[in-house]
Amino acid sequence: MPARPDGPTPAGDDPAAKPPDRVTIADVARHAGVALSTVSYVLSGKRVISATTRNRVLTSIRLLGYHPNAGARALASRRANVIALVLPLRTGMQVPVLMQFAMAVVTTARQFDHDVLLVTADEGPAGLRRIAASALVDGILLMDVEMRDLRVPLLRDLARPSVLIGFPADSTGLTCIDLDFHRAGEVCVEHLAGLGHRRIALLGAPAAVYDRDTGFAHRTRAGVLAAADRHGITATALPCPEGAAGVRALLTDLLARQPDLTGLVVQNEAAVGAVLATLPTLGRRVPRDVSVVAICPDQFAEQASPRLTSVPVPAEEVGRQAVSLLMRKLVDASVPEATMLDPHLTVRDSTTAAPARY
Amino acid sequence: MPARPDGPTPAGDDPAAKPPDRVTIADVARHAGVALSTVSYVLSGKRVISATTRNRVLTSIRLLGYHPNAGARALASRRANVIALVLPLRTGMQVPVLMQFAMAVVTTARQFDHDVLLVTADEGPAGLRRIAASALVDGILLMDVEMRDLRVPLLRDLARPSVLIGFPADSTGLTCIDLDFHRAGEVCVEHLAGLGHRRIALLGAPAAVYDRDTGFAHRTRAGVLAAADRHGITATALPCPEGAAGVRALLTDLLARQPDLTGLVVQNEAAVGAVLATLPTLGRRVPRDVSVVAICPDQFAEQASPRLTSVPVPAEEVGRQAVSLLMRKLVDASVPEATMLDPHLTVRDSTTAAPARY
DNA sequence: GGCCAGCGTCGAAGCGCTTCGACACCGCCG
DNA sequence: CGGCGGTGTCGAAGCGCTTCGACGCTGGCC
Repeated sequence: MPARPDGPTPAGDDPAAKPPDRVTIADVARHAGVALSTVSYVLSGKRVISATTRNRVLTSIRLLGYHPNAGARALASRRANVIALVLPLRTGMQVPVLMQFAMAVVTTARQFDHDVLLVTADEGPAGLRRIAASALVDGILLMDVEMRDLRVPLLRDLARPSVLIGFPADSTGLTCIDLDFHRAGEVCVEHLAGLGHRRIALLGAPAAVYDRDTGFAHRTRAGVLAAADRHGITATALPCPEGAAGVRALLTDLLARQPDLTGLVVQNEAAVGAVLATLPTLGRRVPRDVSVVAICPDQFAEQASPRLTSVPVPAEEVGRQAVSLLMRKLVDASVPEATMLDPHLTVRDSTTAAPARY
Repeated sequence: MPARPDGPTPAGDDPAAKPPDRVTIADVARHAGVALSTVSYVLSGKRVISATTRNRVLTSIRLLGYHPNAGARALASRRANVIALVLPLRTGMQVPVLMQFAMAVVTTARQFDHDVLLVTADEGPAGLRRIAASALVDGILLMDVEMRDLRVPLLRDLARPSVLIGFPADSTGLTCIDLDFHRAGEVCVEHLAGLGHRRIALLGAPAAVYDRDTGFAHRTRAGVLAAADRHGITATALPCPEGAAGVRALLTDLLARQPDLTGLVVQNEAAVGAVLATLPTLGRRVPRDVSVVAICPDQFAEQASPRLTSVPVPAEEVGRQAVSLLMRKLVDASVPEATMLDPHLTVRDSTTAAPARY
């Protein structure tokens, strides 16, 4: 055969010469001297292939640098091996946690041989419907779920498995996972109560978050108030602005009204730094005069000064488990409807025994 | 015909009854009474279809709730309509900016009818190769590019268009975009110099970032030093730790050594709050005694107290433009190799004229 | 020694879509 | 009044893969 590559059957025996993304399963089969389907079965393991044949095929795959075409695979197998991660578009909220979470999702998904499609909520329900109906993804992970979330009813009849991070008002028929924020609120209060504090306050998320009926904010508040009640101590729950100026105003007012306040639970990453910076300027040392417990990422708590006693939001753990749940649903396994992660309080330098009563 | 749906040709005239993700283009064609290919052309607009036919087809599509199957489309058209967004796995670095950026990318991509696959760097070059070779994505967006990035040479011969956020040491043959950090450094210094400051310092990224040879950190430093030189003022460039304690130590030491320091350029979101909080405790009011310019997101600058004069990193703009560049490359248009966005300094309350010399 | 049961492999039929060439039909010009 | 160039639609051939039924072969058993 002359060296003309444009004959009817070029026979392409020069792997390095052709574009690497044009190697098909047929090339591999030919190279290994087996049928096309045999290569497929080697790859999927859905039928037993003798070790000899398998090795021959695997060698050819490596030699040719074969990667299965995702589209073709999805079409034939009806599985895209992709899951959707739906993030809220809103900014300014717990961004580092979000990121940590997203990373955990991607990493875990890869362990299950899946990729992650990033979807923002701004397309709304229509976007979800599109993603699902087009078979772009096999399953859906929904973050930042609100109490009455527009997307939730849709999800119910979407015919694609999904897992929610956070709990909507009605979670029946859904799979949800989150930190147990009610318990988290309780844990914070119990810690403070145990240290002898009798009057505390919760500085929560910005008011807008409560107005939006975001579950975790309400649940934490409920937990704080319930535990305070149980322990017979006084607790005030307040939304908390994010800017340093807002925090200062809020604290000034709060301490003027309740001078014997000695404990603070802060659930607002963007404000906690300002809280720590402001308290001393109002004549309250942390932790000598006022103890502060934060619900925030560990990283944050470690870097603050003083280092914060905190209940971390286990973003990585939630991400991992959420993906695992979704994967189980993909293979049709039944999974629990609700998964609540137990909060764990880490004691650091921002809390101590309440000052002696006066 | 009796009401038995299990005949050989059920004729499926009951759209609400069948699973929504099983409507195919054939169903639409049948329902509209046209050929399958006509439906395709209506959807793609690649051939002229009469208004009458088009409307009939579009009506059927709406009625049946048809969504094209992504896998089949990708297979036949050799375009997945998905781009990869490769994020660094490292945490703790400029996380909010990253997020803002990612959001802009997703939103912009959607405007071009593309979706975004989230890829973390932890799979390394092999991951990139897999994504590209499997035709899962049409193009690649690479973030947080380092000076000598392992993934860059790979990208060069990957046969898929890509756009880098940030500049590697050698950017020939690639498409890169970023804020002009050199110029940003200059702009900060020029502002301070114009206010009469004669001795300033740059508190940069954490030392680890410099060690990693991250371009933007080095470029900013170079810009600061060059402009200082040009204006005949003294500038010290220091890496800056992220924790409040580290910042305090650094500032204490710095001010002890250079008591006549009156200007600070801070390029470290995680430290800037601590800087503002610490300076007053060291007897320096901001801006009366020390002026502070930050390179950080606007949102951040607005919330600080005092509000920060800053050069924002235009994450949204970078994201938008990066996607646009990639889209142009996808349709084979030629694009500039390097795009440098002009920095803009916003004057707020943290800078003022240098105190009278003594 | 002949038969049956696996085991391992193969061939072919789609999966749902795009796209190319073909081809009716229409009005117009010569 | 016949031929001609558009215009709008259709049919069919894949895209690369999975998967199902078929089938040859080897070995154990009666």
